[in-house]
Amino acid sequence: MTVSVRDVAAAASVSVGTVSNVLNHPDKVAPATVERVLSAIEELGFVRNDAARQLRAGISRSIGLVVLDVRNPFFTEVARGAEDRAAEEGLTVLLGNSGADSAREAAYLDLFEERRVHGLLITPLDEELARLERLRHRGTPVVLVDRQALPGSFSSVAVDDVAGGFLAARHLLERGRRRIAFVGGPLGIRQVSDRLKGARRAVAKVAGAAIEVFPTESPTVLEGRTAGEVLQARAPAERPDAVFAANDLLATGLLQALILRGKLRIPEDIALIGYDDIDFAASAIVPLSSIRQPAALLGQTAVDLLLREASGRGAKEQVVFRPELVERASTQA
Amino acid sequence: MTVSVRDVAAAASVSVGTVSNVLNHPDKVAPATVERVLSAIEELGFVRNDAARQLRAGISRSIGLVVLDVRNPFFTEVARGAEDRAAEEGLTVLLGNSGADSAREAAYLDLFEERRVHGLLITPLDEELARLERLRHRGTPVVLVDRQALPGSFSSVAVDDVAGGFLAARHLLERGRRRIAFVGGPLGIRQVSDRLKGARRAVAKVAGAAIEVFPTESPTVLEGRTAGEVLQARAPAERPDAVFAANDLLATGLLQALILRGKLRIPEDIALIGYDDIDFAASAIVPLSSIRQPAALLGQTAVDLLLREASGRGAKEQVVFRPELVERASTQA
DNA sequence: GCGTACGATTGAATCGTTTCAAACGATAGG
DNA sequence: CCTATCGTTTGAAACGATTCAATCGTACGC
Repeated sequence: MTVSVRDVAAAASVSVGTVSNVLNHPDKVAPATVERVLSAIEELGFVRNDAARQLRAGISRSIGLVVLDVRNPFFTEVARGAEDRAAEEGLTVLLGNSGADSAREAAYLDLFEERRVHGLLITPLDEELARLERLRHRGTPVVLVDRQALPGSFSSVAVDDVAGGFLAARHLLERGRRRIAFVGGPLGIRQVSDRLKGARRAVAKVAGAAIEVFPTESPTVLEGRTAGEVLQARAPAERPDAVFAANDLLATGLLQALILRGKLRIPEDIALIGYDDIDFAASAIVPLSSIRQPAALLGQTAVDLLLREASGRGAKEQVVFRPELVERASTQA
Repeated sequence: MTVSVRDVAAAASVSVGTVSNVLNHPDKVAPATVERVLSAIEELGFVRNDAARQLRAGISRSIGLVVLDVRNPFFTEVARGAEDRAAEEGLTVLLGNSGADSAREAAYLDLFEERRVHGLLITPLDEELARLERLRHRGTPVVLVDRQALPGSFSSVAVDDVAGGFLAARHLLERGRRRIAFVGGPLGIRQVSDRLKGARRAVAKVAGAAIEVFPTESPTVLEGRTAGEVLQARAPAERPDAVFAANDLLATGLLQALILRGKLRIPEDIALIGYDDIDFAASAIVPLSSIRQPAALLGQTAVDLLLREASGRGAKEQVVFRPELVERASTQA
């Protein structure tokens, strides 16, 4: 049914080797022959079989990327950055979404390894680090994304989440707030716990300041709204005067509940700061203060580290970017 | 270097055929043998080579999906719907982003065909329909997504964009608006031109109503902001009293420019309605009226049609969903 | 004790591409 | 006229999993 190099070779009266050379090293073939083979390809509608190619090559032309949540624009940006950089090298990115579920993460790791990916970029869950170690040991380069690796273990690209959490909380404190709510989860996710750790550090420096944690099941708009319902239902005296949301999706949900349901004024009644500075933060009901991370750059850099590791040159490296405070109306006095 | 079935066979003192059977038809192998092979696999760290598998099988376990813009949450939802449905069938979705560029679209089509995908889901550009026809002719099932196909040509899943445009414009007219601005582009994109067509139809039914078109280069937040700058800079007498944005990203950008730069009140000075009803629409600076489309369902249904076509059973079918008006503050009087 | 039937196992053939050592043919130099 | 050289072309081997017809061994019936 399908047309193979063999058919093309016959049609152009050359050997299969020549057809392959036309495809991969046209400079090694006489121009007239190239012409003849090309028109045979055109005529027969020949399409290279990538599986055979890969089998021969022993490795694919793609790299795997496993993220925690594709619905979060932050990860979409990371993916875009990675894709752009990979495309420059003629590589394809296979995108997997773990949804912070270790079974799904494991499934993607298996899939990608069977596909013999060039390498793996992953925002890992703690439970599966051993598996990653094994993977790397079997020869697949691994780069951790949005998560700092221990020196000597993996290469990684991350943004300092402790510093980001600190920035966010300090900003709220500088605005005179003292009763801070932290909304985020699951707390088992490193990004979340680090941001909380940073916030705690800032709060500890200020006398009379306190932080209360509102854990969520996932960092989504819906969970943010749920947390907001709880907050707005409290008596004013019991209510925090500022909220630090672990990401902008949560902050968006919080906004909805606090304003539309609770009829609270932001920032007068309660200040709010998010994390990631996604596109929508600037155009929320109340423009949202946030902590900006260089998402696309994270993706690009991850691919760079991966290629370096794959080529054998260059040792493992842990790159850490610094987050940045973006002030908007939701925290202005 | 890498471990093959041959190595496993040797380690377990069986033939390669038996190893393969353990992997694919364990019921055909004696339990004790299964056990032995499995522990050899474990011990050697054997990982199946998917390329070899595919080569033999002649087809991959994945389907290709090409969308216009991954940064648009609408398409993210479509992709999620498709992935969920595909996963149930043990299939993987390869995601490609054409960015409304026909060269990139063509590149993905080539890539996916070389990968011998099970089938292709695509939001096509007009220029490349002939190529799709050839692809289908060579044996790859194709389903158009978010675009209605001509009966007899392709299967397709779409939402009636003309109806959606009509709904949006009629809603603005019912709110008493008469000078409608349509912001969207490129106008060569079918979704955009259909929505405009529907809007024109609604406007034509109302005496004294007019529509003015503000074309954009792409349907992004940034372009929306640019269009908003133009609108807000106009003298009040020259300014439209309502805007219909071709999608919610544009609407988001418009909001930013109209409110933050133009100091205009929405909807008092100018009403605004978007399209897609993405998550953020409800939590925009002014909660955004929009036209809702069943995005995830679109993706699921597309996979269903694809599988049906691939199995040979069932003819080509054009499914059309109806869009739905969602009223929020941005158009309330 | 012999033949049969059945479950388990074998291993050569196959998928389609790429590689590379060898063969080929034409040209130039001695 | 022979040989060396250079640019082209050749075709068999290899990649690794799967398939399937053939073989093996055992248990059972007669």
